[in-house]
Amino acid sequence: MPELPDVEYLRQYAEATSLHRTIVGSSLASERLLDETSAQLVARRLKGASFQSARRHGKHLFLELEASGNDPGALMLHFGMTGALEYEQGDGAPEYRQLSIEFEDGSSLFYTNKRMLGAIAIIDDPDTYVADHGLGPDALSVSEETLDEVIHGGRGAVKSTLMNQSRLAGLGNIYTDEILFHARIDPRRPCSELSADEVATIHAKIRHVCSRAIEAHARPDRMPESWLIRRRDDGARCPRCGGRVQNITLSGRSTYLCEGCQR
DNA sequence: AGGTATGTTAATTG
DNA sequence: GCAATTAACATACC
Repeated sequence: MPELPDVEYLRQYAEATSLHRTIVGSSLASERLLDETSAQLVARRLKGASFQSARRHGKHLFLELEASGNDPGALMLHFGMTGALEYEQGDGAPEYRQLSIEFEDGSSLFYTNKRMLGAIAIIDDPDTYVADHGLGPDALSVSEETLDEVIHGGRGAVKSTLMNQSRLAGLGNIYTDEILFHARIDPRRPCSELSADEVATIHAKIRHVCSRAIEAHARPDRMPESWLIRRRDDGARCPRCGGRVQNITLSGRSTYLCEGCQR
């Protein structure tokens, strides 16, 4: 699931369910997802605090803490390929939960993760975290000028550059394919040969695809039939030209495209 | 049984 | 030394 649209939806979900509630306790199923953070620190910083705001950069979610101290920091969550959030009013507890956060009124927020690829950390400041981890600008707020620098700074295939989190944060395998399909650009095209017009098109399609996907709550079944995400099957009909969707491997990732309409 | 999967990253290659 | 590609990671699912 979690690429930019998924994480943005999770951000909105956390914002709608979990802000300004006093945390009475938390529990961690294992320490394996912790990133430079001890289990004791998670418990200590969460207890008695509340989430003041939910921010996102690329695929990273930051739940900023509000506590009595001056520098409460934030809970950072990365969802890997199978992470999610679930808020429960009653005592239901979802499967695969890794972090459980209980609020004063008995409701809980659960971070779940089936495949244990992801990360949980207590950090001081999201901006510092983003800078220290070398993340590129967020794909949804990047300017066309900066995107031009990102693309023309890459040497390989345009898809690889768009997916490189240190160059541009937020796009993953599924949505990069979708964006390039909408832009009618072959994902294998070298960055160096893309024109300024093509960069402008990619910029517009990043915004279009991501915002529509967020509106669909990142659920493919709620996205238009005309989208590639609905046809990620080798040999499926291209919704635009009726040609065949094909599956290739690019930079080690499974890539779907239509050679009939992507150049 | 084996291949595949939205993630990152260490190791390897260019 | 840098950037790009590959292999490995952990687990569920078909």
